[in-house]
Amino acid sequence: MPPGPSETLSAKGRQTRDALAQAARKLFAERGFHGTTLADITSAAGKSPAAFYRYFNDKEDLLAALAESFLHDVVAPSGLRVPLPESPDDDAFFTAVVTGYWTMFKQNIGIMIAVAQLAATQPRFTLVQNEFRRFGMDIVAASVRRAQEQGYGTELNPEHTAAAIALLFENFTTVFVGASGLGVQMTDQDAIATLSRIWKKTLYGY
Amino acid sequence: MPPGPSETLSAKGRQTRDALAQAARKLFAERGFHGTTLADITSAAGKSPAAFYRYFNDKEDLLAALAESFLHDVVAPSGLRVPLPESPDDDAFFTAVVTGYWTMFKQNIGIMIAVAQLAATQPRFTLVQNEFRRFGMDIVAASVRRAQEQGYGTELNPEHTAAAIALLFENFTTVFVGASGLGVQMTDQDAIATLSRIWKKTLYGY
Amino acid sequence: MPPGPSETLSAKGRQTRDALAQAARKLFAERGFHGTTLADITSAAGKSPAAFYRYFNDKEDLLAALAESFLHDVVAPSGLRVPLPESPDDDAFFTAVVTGYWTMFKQNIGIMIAVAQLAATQPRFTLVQNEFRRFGMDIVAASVRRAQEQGYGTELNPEHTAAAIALLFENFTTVFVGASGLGVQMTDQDAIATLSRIWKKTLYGY
Amino acid sequence: MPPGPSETLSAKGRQTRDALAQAARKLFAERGFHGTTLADITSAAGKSPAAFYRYFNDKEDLLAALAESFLHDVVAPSGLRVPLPESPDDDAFFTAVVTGYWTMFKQNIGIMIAVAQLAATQPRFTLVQNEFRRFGMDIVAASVRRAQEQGYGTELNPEHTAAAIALLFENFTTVFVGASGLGVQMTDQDAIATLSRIWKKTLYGY
DNA sequence: TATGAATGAGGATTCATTCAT
DNA sequence: GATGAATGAATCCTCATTCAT
Repeated sequence: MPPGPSETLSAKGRQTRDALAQAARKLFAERGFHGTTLADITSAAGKSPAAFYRYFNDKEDLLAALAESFLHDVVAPSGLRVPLPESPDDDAFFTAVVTGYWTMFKQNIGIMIAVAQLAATQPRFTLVQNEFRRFGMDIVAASVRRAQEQGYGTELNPEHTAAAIALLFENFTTVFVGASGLGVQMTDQDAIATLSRIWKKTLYGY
Repeated sequence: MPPGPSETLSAKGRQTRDALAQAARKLFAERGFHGTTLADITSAAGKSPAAFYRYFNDKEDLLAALAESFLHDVVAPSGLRVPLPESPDDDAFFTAVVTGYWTMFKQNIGIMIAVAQLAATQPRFTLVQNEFRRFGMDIVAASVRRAQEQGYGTELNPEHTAAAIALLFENFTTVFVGASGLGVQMTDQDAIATLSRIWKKTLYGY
Repeated sequence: MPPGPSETLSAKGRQTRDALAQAARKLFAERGFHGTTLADITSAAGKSPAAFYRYFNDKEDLLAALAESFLHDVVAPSGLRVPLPESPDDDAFFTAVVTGYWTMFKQNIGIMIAVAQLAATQPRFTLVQNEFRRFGMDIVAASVRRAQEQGYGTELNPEHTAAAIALLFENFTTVFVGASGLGVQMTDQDAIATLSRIWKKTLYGY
Repeated sequence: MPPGPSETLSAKGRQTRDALAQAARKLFAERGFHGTTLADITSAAGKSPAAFYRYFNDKEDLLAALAESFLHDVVAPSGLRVPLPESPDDDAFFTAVVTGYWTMFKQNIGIMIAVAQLAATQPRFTLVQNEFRRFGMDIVAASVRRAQEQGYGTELNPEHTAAAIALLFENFTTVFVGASGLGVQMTDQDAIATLSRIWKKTLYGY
C-alpha cells in the first residue's frame, strides 16, 4: 500500500511523488481527467509508468489525494480566518474574500475540473465536490445571515443564495482561469470585482 | 455518410434515430460522456451496436448532433422572443426568462454535461459550449444595458456581468436539475426565485 | 439460390446483374478485392445492398462468377483459334497472340487482380488462377515444342519455360494496364513488342 | 511512439520485436496481408495483442518496417556488388545474379506478397513496391546496355526489357517459392536455370 | 424485383495496471 | 527506489449479410 504524503518518504521519494502530483495538476487542468492518461502523467514527470504505483493506488486515488491535500492543507485552514462584513459599506470584506478564493483556486483548477468530471459518475467524488462547495457556501450563508441581522436581504433564503453564489464562483473561476474563457477579456482584477459586486449587491442592494 | 436529422429519413429510421438520441441524452445526464459507452446507448435504445453507425459517425458526432439540434431547434428560437424589463419593478420579466431557461435546460442537461466534459479537450466543443453561453450572455448583457439606460447599475460592466450571471445559471442548473444536488432542498420554484432575485438585485439593487 | 447469368433472368434482372458485375470489375481493378466493400459495389451500381444477394451468394461468389465468365466466354474460346509459329521468322504469330492476350486481359484486369489476392488464402481461387495461367502456358508450351521440332531451343524445358513466359505476361499486364505502372512510359505497342520479343528470342534466339 | 529497429532497444525488447516481425513474415507469406490478423501475429509470436503496439504503430507500419529493413539491409547492399557479364558466354554471371535474387527473395516472399496486396490501394506501398522493382530493373537494364555495347540485342529498349525481366522474376519467385506453384515441378535449380536462360537469350540470343 | 433498415461476428486499438529485474 | 516490458479487459468501429416491406 502506497504511503501517504507525509509518511515514511525519503527525500528522493517525496521528490518523485511531488513531481507526479504536479504533472497531474497541470495536465488535469489542460485536458481534464479522462483526457489525461497515466502515461501522460508519468512521462511529463520524467518517471516510468511503474513508479506511479509506488505512490498511488490508481488514477482515482491520485486525484483523491490531490483533492484531499488541497482541501485540508489549503482550503480548510483559510476558511478559519474569514470574518464577516462589518457594514453594508465593507467593500474590503468582499474583495478580500473573493481575492482569497480566486487565488487559491486559480492554482488548483485542475483538481476542481477533474473532480467535477468524476462527480457525475462516482459518488465518492460527488462528496469531495460537495466539500469544496460547502466551504464557499458556509462563508456566503454566514454573510447572508449577517446582512439579515443588519436588516438587509431579508427576503433571501440563506442556503439557496449561498448555493447560487458558490456555484457562480466555481464556474466563473473554472472558465476564466483557463485564460481562453469565452472570448471575453477578463483580468484577475475584473474577475474579482465582478464577483464581489454581485455578491454584495445580492445582499445589500448596492 | 449518415443522414442529418431532417433529411430523407423514413418513419422507422426516424424512430430509431430518436431512440438513440433519447437514450444518449438520458445516459449522458446520468453518467457523463466518458462514462457512457456506445454499447450502453444502443442497448438502452434496444438496438444493435451497428445500428448506431447508420445515423451517426461516432460518439462525438452524436453529441454534436444533439447539441446542434438543441441549440438551433430549441435555444435559438426561444431567444428571439425575449423582451427587456419594463421597469425596476418588472419582476415578471425576470421570472419568465429564468423559468424559460430552467425548463429548457432541465430537459437537455445531459447535453450540457457532455459538452462541458469535451470542451476541456476538444476545441470543437469549446465552440459549442460558447454558443450556449453566448445565448444567456446576450440576454443578460441586454438587460444590464437596459438597466443602465434607466439609471441603474451604472457601475456594472455589461459583458463581465453577463458572463457571471450566465455561468451562474449554467452551473446552478447543472447541479440542481440532477436532483441530488448538494444536499440542499431546492424545488423548481426555489431555483427560479433564487436566480431571478440575484439577477435582478445585481441590476437594480432590490 | 441466385440464378446463373444465363438462366431465368428477366430483362430488368439481367440489367441489374450486369450493372453489379461491371461495377465490381471496375472497383476490383482500382482497389483490389479486399479494398472494395459490397457497399462500394452496390452503390456504384446504383442498387441497394440487398439487391446483390438476388444475383450472387456472396462477395466471393461474385468474383467466381466474373472469373468463370471471363474464362469460359472470353479466354477459352480465343484459345481454340491459336495457331503455331510457321517458322523462326513468323513475327506475325507472336505479335498476334500477344496482342490478343493484351487486349483480352486489359479489359478484365480487375478480375485477375482480385483472383490473385484471394489465391493466396483460398484454394478455390488458386485453382481459378491456375486455369488462367494454364491457358497461357499451354500456348507457350506448344510454341516451345514447335520450335524444338524445328531444331531450336532444344535446351528448354517446355513446361518451365511456359510457366515463366506466362507469369511474365501476367505480371506485365497487371502492372502496365494500370497506367501508373512503375514510372516507365509504355504504350500498348511498346508492351506488345517487348513481350513478343522476349518470347520469340527465348525460343529462336533472334 | 514505437522505436525503430536499431534504436534504443534492450535485448529483451529486440527479441520480442524480432519474434513479431518473424511471425508476420511467415504469416504474410501463408495468408497474405488481409488474411492475417494482428491476433494471428501476436499469438504466433507468443505475445499479447498489446505488446505489438510497443514496437509498431499498426499493421501497415509493421509491413513498412519489414519492407524497409529488407530493402535497406538486404537488397540494397547486395546490389552494390553486382558486376556485368564479361561476354556472351558468361553464364556464370547470369546464374550468380539469379541465384542471389532467388535466395534473397525466397526468405522474404511474405513481405513481397503483402506489399503487392497493399500497393493496389495505398500509394505509400506502391512506392515501396517500385523500389523493389527498381532494384531488379537497374541490374537488368545495365546488362542490356552492356550487351548492346558488345553488339547484341540492339533492337531492345533497355527500360522496357528491364521492366519485363524484373516483373518476370518477381512473379516467378512469388509463385514458385510458395512450393505449391501451379502444379509444375520446379526445384530451385530449375527455377534459377529457367530465369537465367530467358534473361540471357533475350540479350544474346543463345 | 427491389429496398431501407438492422444485425452479429470480428478486428484494431487503447490504457490502466503488473511483473521481472 | 526505479524501470522497461508485458498484459487483459475493454471500447470503438466495420462490413458482409439478412429481414420486413
